[in-house]
Amino acid sequence: MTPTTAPTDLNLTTEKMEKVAFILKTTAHPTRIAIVQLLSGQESLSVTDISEKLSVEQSLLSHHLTGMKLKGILSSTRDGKNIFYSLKMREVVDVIQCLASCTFL
Amino acid sequence: MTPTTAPTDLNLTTEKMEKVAFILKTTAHPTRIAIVQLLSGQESLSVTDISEKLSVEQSLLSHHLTGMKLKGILSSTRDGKNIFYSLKMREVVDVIQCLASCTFL
DNA sequence: CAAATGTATGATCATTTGTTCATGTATACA
DNA sequence: TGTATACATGAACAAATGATCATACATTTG
Repeated sequence: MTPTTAPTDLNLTTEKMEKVAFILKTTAHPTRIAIVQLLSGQESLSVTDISEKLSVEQSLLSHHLTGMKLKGILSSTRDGKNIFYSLKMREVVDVIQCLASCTFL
Repeated sequence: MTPTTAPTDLNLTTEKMEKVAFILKTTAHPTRIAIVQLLSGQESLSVTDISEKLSVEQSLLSHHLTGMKLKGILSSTRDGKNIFYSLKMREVVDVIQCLASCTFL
């Protein structure tokens, strides 16, 4: 009576599919992937740090960061004038890693 | 002199980030995730099969399928009047699986 | 408290994506 | 050969997303 589904089989409810889509959408942008990559190697970075390392203009970056935080991917804390962002949902690193390791990409 | 990066560290070129973003974007939609889920359990399915199982109208589904095929996620072969789609880039199953297993979703 | 620095926000516009509808094309079958 | 079935395609439009700019807010420092 054990289900004989292959290990890669998926069995998601509609709600879960929507949530997964939501996270994927939030991640699916080169700049945002770059942000995740940066933060995967550092505990946290200020907006200025990220802006400089990625050469992305402050305002645009802020929009990306705010969105990613809203959607639960990042978190932030203020320290003086700076706001430090860090990776909250580390699973997205694995997701990106997984795709990035595809030989055909 | 060995780099002391953690196992989850990412190190992608700009080009690779764009490709990953491209695939993520192509996957990031509830209907498309449902398609992947369906095809993760079946070798292949006709458009009508998928349309009925997902209750998605033919034309809209076709647009999704065509796009996913164009972007390399699906493949298709004709058999008589039917066209059978199957999963070409199976990695997307792992990607979805990974996120779906997040307890907080 | 004024000026400087770091970051967020809101309006606006361009682009992309999602949906629908009408129609086109391919195959099978009477 | 004509009709039905299965699927694709293209136009048109709505909605979501991305980028830019101007400006607002918070904190530190003089």
